[in-house]
Amino acid sequence: MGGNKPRSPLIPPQPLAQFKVGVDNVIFSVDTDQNRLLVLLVMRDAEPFRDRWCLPGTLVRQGESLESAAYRILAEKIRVQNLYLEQLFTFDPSSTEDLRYLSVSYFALAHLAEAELIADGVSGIAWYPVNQVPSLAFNHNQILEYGHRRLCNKLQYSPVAFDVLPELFTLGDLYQLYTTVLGENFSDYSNFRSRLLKLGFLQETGDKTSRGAGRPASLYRFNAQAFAPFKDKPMIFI
Amino acid sequence: MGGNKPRSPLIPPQPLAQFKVGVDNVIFSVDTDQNRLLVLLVMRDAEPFRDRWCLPGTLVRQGESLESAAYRILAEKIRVQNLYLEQLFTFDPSSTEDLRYLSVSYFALAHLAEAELIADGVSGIAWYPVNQVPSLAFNHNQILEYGHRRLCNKLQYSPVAFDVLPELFTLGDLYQLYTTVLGENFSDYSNFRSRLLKLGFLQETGDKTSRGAGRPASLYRFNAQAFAPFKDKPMIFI
DNA sequence: CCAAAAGTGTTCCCGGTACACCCATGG
DNA sequence: CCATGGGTGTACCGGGAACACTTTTGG
Repeated sequence: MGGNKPRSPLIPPQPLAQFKVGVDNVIFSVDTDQNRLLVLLVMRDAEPFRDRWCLPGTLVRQGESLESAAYRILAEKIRVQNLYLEQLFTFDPSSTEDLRYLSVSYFALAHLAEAELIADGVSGIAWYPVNQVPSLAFNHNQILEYGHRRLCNKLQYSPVAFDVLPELFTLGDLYQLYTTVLGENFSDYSNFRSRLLKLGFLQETGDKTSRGAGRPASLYRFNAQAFAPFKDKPMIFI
Repeated sequence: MGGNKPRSPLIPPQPLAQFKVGVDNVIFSVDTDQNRLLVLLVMRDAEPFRDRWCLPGTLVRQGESLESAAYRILAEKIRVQNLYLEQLFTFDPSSTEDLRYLSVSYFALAHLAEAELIADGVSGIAWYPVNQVPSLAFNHNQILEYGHRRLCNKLQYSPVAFDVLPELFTLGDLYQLYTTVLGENFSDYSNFRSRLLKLGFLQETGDKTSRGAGRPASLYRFNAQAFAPFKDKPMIFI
């Protein structure tokens, strides 16, 4: 009483929470044939939520970074060459129990044609059209929804598309990727075309490709150097 | 040999990492007098990094959500009425040790005039102009940088400003907030003005305020209903 | 009456939109 | 020669940028 009150004790008065951390991936892909946006789902083979679909996820192991864990689970499910991966959000589902789980979600975009599914024979794995996904385990519908919004935004102001297209691509390929994700009428093809070409970071290779009927299309290559000035600037493809 | 290989064991073969989780806040504020963007820093009074400035942070306690922890540390440092808070990013600084820490960062924007600093008498606490911050503890310079970018973007396509302005404000107040954060020449005042008014979600109250010399300014109120149609659409104030 | 701040209006120009139209290929 | 997809050009329109100008206060 009247003395100095103890301050900044070394041990905090409240017990700290212990966490296990999970990583959940929202992996998108584009079905260019049927013009659909797909998301990779796996079937749970353990409780809770046994036999429900969910996003591919894993718990983070000792000596493994969050991002490594994201890549690990990804590599267990599909083989891809081209990929874009970024952290989405950290969810905090259960805040009452003693041992808590945190879910750090990642968002990825993969090129379907080059993504080979790895069936492990036990649990199911499948590409689902995003507008037909069933009710998922945990809060995975929420995570998916979140990832979908992010994808739509990213496409408009950042060059993610080129991380997922093959080295050489036609403007038609690019346009189709955009329409499948953003909807049919996001822009006229010819306008999309001229806008992008004017920006000047698409390098014409001179080669052409012929796919069935129709005039052969020029093959382009993304030029990262030429894109550099646009980095972090508010740029809109739309 | 030749038998089925064991699959999906209930206990994963690799030991899982155990985490403690910290929350670090990047709290911005606008000094309208001197036209500076400020960030809240506190002085560390424990190892490591004793006597270095850092972002206000805390470890998450049992029974406390991530967001609660963010609000708690915030409430320990300042008293605010108006505030905007959102999750920034989850950093994974040390991936080698046995007991690992995760840092979930939050980003906040507070109204300076209404934000009263709480000096606890022990450690320092201060608003620093963002372009004059010293070298901080941990990776906090990186987090700050990240938060700063987010702030600049958010201002341009979302109505965060109104979460941080008082109920009634003048267009000058709003303009000043934007110029301080985005730089002096982000837009002409009169253009900023007409663009915003045309959008229609600023309600003129009819009242006016007179601050020193000059013509009195009309007081406006943000109308959330009228803003609703712009939600999630690519809107640009610039 | 002058400085300072709020508010209005006008002009110019770039860039997006909506088309119509030409080109090259397979069948 | 026609369907199919690639590629080019043009005319219109809205909105942003820059800037001049008016209005209302305090000193």
